[in-house]
Amino acid sequence: MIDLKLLEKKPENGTSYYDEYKQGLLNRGASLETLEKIMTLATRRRETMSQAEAEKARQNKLSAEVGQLKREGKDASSVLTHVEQLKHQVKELEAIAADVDNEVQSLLLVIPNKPHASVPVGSSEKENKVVSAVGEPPKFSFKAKEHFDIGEKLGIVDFDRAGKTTGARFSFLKGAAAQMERSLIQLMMDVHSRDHGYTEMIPPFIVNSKSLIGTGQFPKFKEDVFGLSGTDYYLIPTAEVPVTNYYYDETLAESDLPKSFCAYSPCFRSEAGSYGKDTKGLIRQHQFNKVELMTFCHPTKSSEVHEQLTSHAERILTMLELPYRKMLLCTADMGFGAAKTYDLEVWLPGQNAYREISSCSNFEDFQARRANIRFKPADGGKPQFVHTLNGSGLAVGRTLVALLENGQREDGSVAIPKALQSYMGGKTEIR
RNA sequence: GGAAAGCUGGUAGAGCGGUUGAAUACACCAGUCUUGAAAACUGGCAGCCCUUCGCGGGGCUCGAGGGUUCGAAUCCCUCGCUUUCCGCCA
Repeated sequence: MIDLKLLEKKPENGTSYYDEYKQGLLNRGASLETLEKIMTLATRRRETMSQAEAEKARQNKLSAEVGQLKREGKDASSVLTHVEQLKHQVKELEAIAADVDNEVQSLLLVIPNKPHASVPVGSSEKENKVVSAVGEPPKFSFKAKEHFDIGEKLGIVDFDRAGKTTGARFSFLKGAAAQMERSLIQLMMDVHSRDHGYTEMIPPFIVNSKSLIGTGQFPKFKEDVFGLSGTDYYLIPTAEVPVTNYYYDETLAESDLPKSFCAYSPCFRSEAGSYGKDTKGLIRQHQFNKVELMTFCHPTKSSEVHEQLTSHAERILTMLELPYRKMLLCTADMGFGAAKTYDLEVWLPGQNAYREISSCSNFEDFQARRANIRFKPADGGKPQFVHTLNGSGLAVGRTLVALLENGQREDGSVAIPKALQSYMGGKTEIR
């Protein structure tokens, strides 16, 4: 959420937060309509609030007088009739003020975060910047297959039967694929908790709507998540939701920061609006596993933490000997709540392309303001919003895809990278 | 699923429908004292919002939302959560 106070702040030396934010919206390719509506309503909000509060103050004063008179055993009836009239007037004014305020608040929930100054301005994903490329795409003496061909031939992934039990975009992993998926989760959780200092977490896989508002999925992207009918429960689209909302409505001590968690969870996405995209294989499923990295930190530290967190995700790719590149997303390609995002894209020989396997974002105070997560400065100042960051470390299903495609051999078998072998009972290949 | 009890500031814990945004204790911060620390003493200590250049003034918040009342932490309703008991279950 954007700070309404900042938006309304008068320009200083010719520039204002409002102007910067407006430019940010334009850079994202977003419309200014909602912002303009907010600004108009904000003025009305202040007017109606002041008026209602002034009348309420009069009422409170008179009510106190009634109490005083009654205690003294005096007659309060004249004050009483007066305040009785006021009561209805106050009620009306308060209702109007509340309406306007609610409208402003709900509009504030649907405008995106302001891009960080270091984010390249662009109009499509084509303008994302390659920050670095690590590892060499493997050369094959045969035509590289896609993971679903490899997996089905080995009998370790089954989409058809998942179609029977459930529907499209679901799958069974069997045998070595199931074992590899499980081993990957284990490896990622081990590395992040042991080497990178994250506290392991297994969150609830179901959350309420409040949490989804907190992290920014709601109200705007409601159709992207699965809800449980007749309840206020939703399947999590990412562990980011429960983990970020872990500190919902809390004020931490400055000395508590940073707080870092690595969380394993399955993720559920309706994939509304992605008809026809990646319809085959494991790339885009309604359910997938992910290990998520999440940090709550001091506002002055978030840029630094963002770099670290991204490097932690990269570490898994290098351990697994997977070629990848690190992209800095341009303004047009960033998610709703992000101020800055790095995507890690893994090389998929079967697709002859780099595909996203991790997305690491700095949300600054956007989510913290929504979820009201603050810290009390050590110097005794007012509580401030923390900064939140998260990134996939990594998307497990897509990691399996990458391992199958990069490790494939002409005879249909698949090599297992060294780092994973001990997790798979010493297996060096799948055949 | 059924029954009962509860939900108050960082924590514990008071609170007759009328100066109670809230006693008290602990924690915390600052100061005095001390070579230093502890102890003792003194003072401070909720957040959000409106208004003001500032001092300040005002509104809201005692799980959430409604209601009764001139006035609600206190009475009523709905919901949520916690705890205990019963049932069921991994």
